[in-house]
Amino acid sequence: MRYTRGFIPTIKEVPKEATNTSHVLLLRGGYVRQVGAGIYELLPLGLRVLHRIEGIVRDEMDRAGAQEVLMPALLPSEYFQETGRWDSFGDTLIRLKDRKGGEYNLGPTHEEIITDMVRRDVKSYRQMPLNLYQIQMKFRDEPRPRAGLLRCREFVMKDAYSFDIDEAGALTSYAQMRDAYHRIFKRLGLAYRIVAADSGAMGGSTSAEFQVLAQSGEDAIAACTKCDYAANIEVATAAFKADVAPDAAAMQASLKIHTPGAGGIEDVVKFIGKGLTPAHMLKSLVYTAGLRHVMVVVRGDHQVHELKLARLLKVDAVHLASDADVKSVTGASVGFAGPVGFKGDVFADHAVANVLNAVTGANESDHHLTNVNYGRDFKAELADLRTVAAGDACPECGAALDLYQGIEGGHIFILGTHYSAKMGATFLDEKGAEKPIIMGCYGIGVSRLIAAAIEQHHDENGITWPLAIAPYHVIVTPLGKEDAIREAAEKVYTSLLAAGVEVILDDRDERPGVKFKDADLLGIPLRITIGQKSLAQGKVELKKRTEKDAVLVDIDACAAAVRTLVTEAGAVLRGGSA
RNA sequence: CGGGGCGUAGCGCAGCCUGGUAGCGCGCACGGUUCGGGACCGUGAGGUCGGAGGUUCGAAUCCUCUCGCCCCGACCA
Repeated sequence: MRYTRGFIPTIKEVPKEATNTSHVLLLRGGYVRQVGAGIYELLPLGLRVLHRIEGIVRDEMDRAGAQEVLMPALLPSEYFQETGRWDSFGDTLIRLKDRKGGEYNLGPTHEEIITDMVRRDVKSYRQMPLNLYQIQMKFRDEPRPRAGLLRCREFVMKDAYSFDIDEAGALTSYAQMRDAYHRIFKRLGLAYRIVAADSGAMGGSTSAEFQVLAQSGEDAIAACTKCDYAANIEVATAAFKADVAPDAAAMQASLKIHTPGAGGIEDVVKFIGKGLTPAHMLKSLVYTAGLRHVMVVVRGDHQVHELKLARLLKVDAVHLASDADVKSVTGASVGFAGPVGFKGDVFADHAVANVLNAVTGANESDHHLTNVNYGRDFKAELADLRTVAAGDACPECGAALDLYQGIEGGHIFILGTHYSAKMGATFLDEKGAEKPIIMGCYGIGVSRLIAAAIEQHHDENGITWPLAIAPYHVIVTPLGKEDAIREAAEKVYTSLLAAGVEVILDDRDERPGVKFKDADLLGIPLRITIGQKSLAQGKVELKKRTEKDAVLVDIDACAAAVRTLVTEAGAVLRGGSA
């Protein structure tokens, strides 16, 4: 394409609404424009990148035996009502009415529709396994859209749905999708980790997330520095010593001490001194879960993970009890609660059981107890209740865990019969028995990956696209208006087109600096610069976006050289197949 | 939903406190000089100051309401 014919409105100044890197560069590079909060339009370059990503996803989905379908975005309310999600989805569901007053919603995800599609025509075990996928817009009224393409109200998503006759078949489908996802993320050129995940409200069991590593990620993940263990912080656990309870002989007599005004862990450590560390204290918190209050005990240097607590208590959410409730339940003001003598349910993190002669609140204002030991002085239900921290021991191998930020790029999980049972999607097995179909669901946030890729691939001058998803592979930059330069540029451009690579010719009447700045901002992986000096020797400069220096190449050989680089990177050639 | 910030030319901003006929930089158009990392000089076009109502002789500026956008938090299949 010729730059002068293109619609690539780059901007020098940083748009004020953009705060994170990918958002800034997408706007500055003329890839996207904002239409409303969480609503964007893709300009030609942005759409090309989206198509590149979609192409890789389609290729791998098809290779894994899935077939593409297109589902409606406008859904009659009966579908979501059938599974109860018309209500449970809440305000996130975008609802509308037609002229006759009929109720509809825009699809935030399509389990109901695909299940309906399948239940109409799949009646026999012979018709499975089956895997259908879609790549299309999904709509969610996010409470807070943000960060450009990373969290939108309207976004392109790939969702695949598998249908199997039994658990084993579903696990096979799941494994195939997992393998396909590994190929996809590798081909996209992204650094990622597959992590254990919470299956959330989708009603699933086995599940994993594909997290694209990036500073700006919304998700925290814990990954082992030695083995393959990696998990979303929502489910990550640290190894604990279950059978190394403190030696009873080492336990000392418990004493009540006066600690006026020293409520928090740090206050007590400072007050008592004498080498006391937070790890030798027990933090006791009162939580409200539904109608009841419970006490949760973790080591002083640990944090309670409320989601884990909520799961343990089988409630949607828990929150810290009010000061008044704490007082009425423990008899002491906030900061002096403790498990010893507490009348009520006590839940403690595993690590609590290992602390010898701990210090904790006495359930009496301005007082603490010393030498408190689990088992001897109090009992509690032990569970994994804390947030994993960097340096904790890996539950698989014991090595140190490290914490990363990640952007959820994909999520795969087995749904089981959650939808099929509710919607009567059943089949007859070989014995003629009617059974619900076992389903799985596999999503990739396609438009989000455009931004995720930039979060990972950029420098101070702009984007540095991996070849596989760049809008163009190479940009030809002639310097000067002399006939010889112009003719050489045309010749190179034509030869690149003939070689099947995606090329953009910067034929603008601009000074070199402007062309270089724009080329860097756009992030085109390869640049061929045609200047007077090298051209006199029959050569042009070939430079990688990520490298500082260019190499001189014979003008007649540059197309082949570019083609080789593109092919080696696994990028798709014009009209070619992967 | 709670807290904070911002809406003035295509973009980034000043002007507002202390009312008096709207300005700067970039970009854009034209002319000239330049030409290997966002050139320079000159000329010019472009704004119902987010919207509605109010106060006033007079409102970008003061008051009320409203809409939109951004950030932090809650939330996030």
